[in-house]
Amino acid sequence: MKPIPRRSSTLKDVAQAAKVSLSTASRVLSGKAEAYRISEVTEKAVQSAAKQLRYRPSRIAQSLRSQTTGMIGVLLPDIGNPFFSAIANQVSVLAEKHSFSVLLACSRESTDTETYLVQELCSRQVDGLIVCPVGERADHLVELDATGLPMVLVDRGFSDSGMVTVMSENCEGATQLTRLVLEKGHRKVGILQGIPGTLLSEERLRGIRIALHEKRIEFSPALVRGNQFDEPSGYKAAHWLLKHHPDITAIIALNNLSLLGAMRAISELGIQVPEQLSLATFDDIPFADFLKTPLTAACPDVPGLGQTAAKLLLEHIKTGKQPEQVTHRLPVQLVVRTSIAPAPAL
Amino acid sequence: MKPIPRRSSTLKDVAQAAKVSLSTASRVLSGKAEAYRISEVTEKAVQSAAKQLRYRPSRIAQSLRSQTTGMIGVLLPDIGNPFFSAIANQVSVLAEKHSFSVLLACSRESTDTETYLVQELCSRQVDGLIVCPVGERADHLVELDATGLPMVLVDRGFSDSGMVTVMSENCEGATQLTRLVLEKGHRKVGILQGIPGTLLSEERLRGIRIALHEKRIEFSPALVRGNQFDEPSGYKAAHWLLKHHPDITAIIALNNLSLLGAMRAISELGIQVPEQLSLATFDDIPFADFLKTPLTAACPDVPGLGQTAAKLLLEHIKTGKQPEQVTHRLPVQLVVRTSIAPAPAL
DNA sequence: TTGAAAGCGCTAACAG
DNA sequence: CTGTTAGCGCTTTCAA
Repeated sequence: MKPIPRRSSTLKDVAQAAKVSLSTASRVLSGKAEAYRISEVTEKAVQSAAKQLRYRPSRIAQSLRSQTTGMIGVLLPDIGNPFFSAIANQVSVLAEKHSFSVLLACSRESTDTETYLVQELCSRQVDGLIVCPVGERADHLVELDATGLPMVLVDRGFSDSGMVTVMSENCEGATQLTRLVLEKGHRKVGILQGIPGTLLSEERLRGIRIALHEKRIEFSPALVRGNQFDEPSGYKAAHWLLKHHPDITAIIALNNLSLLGAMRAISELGIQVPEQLSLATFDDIPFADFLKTPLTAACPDVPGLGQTAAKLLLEHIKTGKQPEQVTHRLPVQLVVRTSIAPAPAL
Repeated sequence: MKPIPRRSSTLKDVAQAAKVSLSTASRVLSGKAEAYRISEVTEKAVQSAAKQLRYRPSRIAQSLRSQTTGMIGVLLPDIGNPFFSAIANQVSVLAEKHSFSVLLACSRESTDTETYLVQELCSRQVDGLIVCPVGERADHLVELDATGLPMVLVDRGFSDSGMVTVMSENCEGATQLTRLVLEKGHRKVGILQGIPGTLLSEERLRGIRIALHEKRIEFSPALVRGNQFDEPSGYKAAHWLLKHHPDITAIIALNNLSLLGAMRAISELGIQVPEQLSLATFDDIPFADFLKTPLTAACPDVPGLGQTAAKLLLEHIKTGKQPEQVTHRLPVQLVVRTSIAPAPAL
């Protein structure tokens, strides 16, 4: 039994085995036998030689030749976060369905890493790019977009960048979520945000302001804490809020990881939810229904975000035309559970 | 303002701009100026031309030339599952650190898809492969392994396949977890498994048997239900168990999705955990501490699995030598919470 | 109906 | 110190 050769056979091998020229072999194996009216015998010969030799075309060579790789780049801040992995999942499945492969990269919420990885993906010549930008800087993406490379931003974006973007209806979602809180009589509510100044944060904050305004409650920037889309940020922010503003009766978290951090802080402080403190949040989590206090949440349509982004990108790649509509908004679903209780009398 | 050209400039462009030959440009830009003792002026000229033209080498061309792509394939059953996305995350971060990119693929728990995607990844010439096999068939992987392509299996594996595998100490973990249950007096416990016959399932089942044996309790195959690593499987299995064996006082879930399904079923039936039914499970979940009934669980070292797999693979790729140790076992951490209560008297 | 040859962008062996 | 050239595996004119 001879060892299976490491390198797969090439078109040349097949051509030789079938005693035809490279071009003929190529034509047969790329399904153009018909078009070139290749005789049935030669076709068969090539086919069987290919099977015999377990020939697989080298997509590298094909890519070099065709200047298209059949790969799309997916650049996300944190694949460990179920929110993003759900997006990656959708994109991956849809991509596969259209015979594209996914080149995955993780910016770890760092703009520098993001900038670097975008370069990397480009030099690998992805046919298109889906990115959820960290959010502090847009120039490297805008510039790339200007080159005409199909690209779509997902979940986070930039205002007036002109780039195709798929986002949730953050403002509306925040307004509705906040209304739920205010209707229960809460007047002083702490807010846990991610990276300040990002469009995502700004939109959600704006939504909150709208709801506050409806109730003639003044918006207090001092009650907005947090500087990252991660757990430590939420943890510290919650601790700070509960220490310096012990009279807040509710907390709204603007993302799932901030919430997780907050819950740790709250639990450490022995505060009861929702009796002593009401909680409302963005993003859903798998076991939400089974929490001690099931969370009332504004849930982005995560599969929708991934699918829409993938669909728009693949469309752009295939047609060569950027989608007409630049900003796509997906509704946020309000899931009412029990983490918001009437504000306790102080 | 002229439009930014779509296609990035090539080495040829740079060489022409710098008025040097292709090879000189190549040497400078691949950091071999020193080795070739290239004069400082030419070096500078090339550098500046490259910067001017925003030259990025085409990794496609480099790949074709060098027969190595700097990509590793990561083939997972379900990226949406936090367990796998955590693995993908670790691999991605470690890969990036070693200047490798990750080509991600999702088999969706289908052996056929898996087989197809393995081919796909190979024709893209990944330098190595990390796969968590669906588990029903090994031949396509064994065969590939035999070609010498660096490959490591993670979390799930095959017995005696000879392939490098990184797994949890499933048997020990299961034994310990089961002991916890039995010590509380439970005698009839239902088991929720994933795909039957897979090494992962078998090992965990074996661990359970060991613990049962210690207590002289007979193992009853009728109490083992479930046929997939997904939520519906757990849901149906739990329903079936609770209907046909209403006298079970505890359930052990062999994976996180089965557990989630079971919890839905249990909740629908209005059964109280842990008063009426104790629950123990494999895999941890992010909000585990905040569940109504925090779950006692045997937790695989997920980051460890990802990192070890990546480390072994990169090692193999760089040295060209398969790691000496074939099977790597990572300890499972028992996290005791409150979901196991004394068995109720019947 | 088939073949020869050019070339995608890059590197390295060889030659000065 | 620098340039010429061949070739990685493939597709596609162009020519027969």
